[in-house]
Amino acid sequence: MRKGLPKREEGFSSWYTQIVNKADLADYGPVKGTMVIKPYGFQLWENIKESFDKMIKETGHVNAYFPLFIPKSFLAREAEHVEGFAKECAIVTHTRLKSDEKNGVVVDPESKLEEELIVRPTSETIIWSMYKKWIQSYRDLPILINQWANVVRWEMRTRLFLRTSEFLWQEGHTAHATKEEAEKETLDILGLYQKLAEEYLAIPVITGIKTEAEKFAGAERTYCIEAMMGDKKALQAGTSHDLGQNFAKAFDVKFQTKDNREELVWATSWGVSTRLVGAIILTHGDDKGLRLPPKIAPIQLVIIPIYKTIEQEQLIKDYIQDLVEDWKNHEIRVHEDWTDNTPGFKFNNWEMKGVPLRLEVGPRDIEKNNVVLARRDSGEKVFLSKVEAIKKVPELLINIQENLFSQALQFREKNTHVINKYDELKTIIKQGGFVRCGWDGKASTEAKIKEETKATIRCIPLDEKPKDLKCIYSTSPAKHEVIFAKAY
RNA sequence: CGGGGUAUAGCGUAGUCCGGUUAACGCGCCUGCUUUGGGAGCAGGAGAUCGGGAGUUCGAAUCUCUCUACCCCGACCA
Repeated sequence: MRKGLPKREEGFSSWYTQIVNKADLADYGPVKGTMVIKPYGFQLWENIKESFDKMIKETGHVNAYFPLFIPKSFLAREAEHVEGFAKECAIVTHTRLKSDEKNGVVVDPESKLEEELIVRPTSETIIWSMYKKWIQSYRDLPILINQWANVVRWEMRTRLFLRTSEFLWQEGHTAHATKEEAEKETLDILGLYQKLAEEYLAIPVITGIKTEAEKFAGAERTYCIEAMMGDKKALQAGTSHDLGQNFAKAFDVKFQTKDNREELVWATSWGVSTRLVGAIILTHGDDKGLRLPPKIAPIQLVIIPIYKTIEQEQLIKDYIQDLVEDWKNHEIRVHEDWTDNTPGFKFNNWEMKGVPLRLEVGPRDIEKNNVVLARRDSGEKVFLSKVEAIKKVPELLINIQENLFSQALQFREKNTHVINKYDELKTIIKQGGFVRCGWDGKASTEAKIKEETKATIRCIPLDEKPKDLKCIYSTSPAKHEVIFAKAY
């Protein structure tokens, strides 16, 4: 029996939307493209956030907060940057409303701003305007600042978590004395993103570099982590940019070197967003709903008591008390479901919400001094004693974390094809999957393939081996080995 | 911005073409009893100025005009 949720093959898109809804992750906001992140979904985000926050602090970064509003003129300082974001900015033009007999409330025309404000789509410009004030000497470098914030990008088509008009993210903005140091920072962060995705979210990623056409507006080089979703499409899960001296030039940020020379500062910026929540759903979800990696699951173990009478209810409460206490002492996130829904309802409900482990306890188990433990990833159910259960739960959580990762990795490997014929590329892209092949490095080739197949170069993987390869389109010697796929 | 569509209870819909009593159904919600090891059953109940405004008419969810919002397809995108 399955209620509501369509199977993934029946319609991946509506499957996704319904999981978000039925697992209580988020709801649509009243303004087009906006999203309310509900408590369960927000806890998930908070767990991701805490994991990554710890990583960046351990590597010497600090958090700060910069304003939401950016003077319009700031955005224009860096030519490529404004080009990239101009079409998706929310603009503040007035500061007051006034009541109006006909229309209720209207904008007060007298409150028009001298200079309009942009609601940040990203914070490079405002941050570099501040860095100009803060940097004079090589002694002021490096600056390793991160901020957790919301940004607004007025997208045409939105999808919960994957693309919303407003989203939450972290954006790191660092300033360095040398090109080498900035490049190292960019790659170090890419490493952290890979670690976050693979070790915490159980999502295997390909690390690589974006082509000219796909790179961040204003960057010299954009590195990224790319993941394969359950429908074999690619999702960009995080980006780390080497900004060169572009923003230093735009905001005139110079420093004096040890030997008294004046030089422009080198910059990086990097971000991951609430899109990661979407990536988790799309990577691990199945026909029963969400499957959450234990490390970031808001609830790791849910207890379903099964009883008919008040006496039995009390009996179960007493029976599981020491178990729960023990797990809580070991920092396992346990939830007991004492609502008056039927057990069957609860099983389905918590499976929808992706809780990694479920414990069932009823009179039958108490009689035999047992409990029933069921894992969400495999559906496997085991009967064990209380003592065994105490030991087994932490082990299983580790096991589930690993299993989700290896399942996703296997899926990606199975659907990644190393080929050298353009016809094959067309077929594979149509069916879904990653194509790994040679590319002559020409933007025109990239554009042609995109036009003909809708596939884009997701990245040039860091472990590319372009030697002896030929371009899949032009058959001339390949400049790079690349990953082609359809993207979200 | 181009093309198409929708608006009726918390959600999903029927009714609109061809105007006519108290606006119907499913889910959800509330109350009670019986249930509870894979989405419980029965009984009772609450909940809608039919997106806003104007018009036609004895009479409008239904016809006309107008405004607004949202959805789908395209171009654009973390």
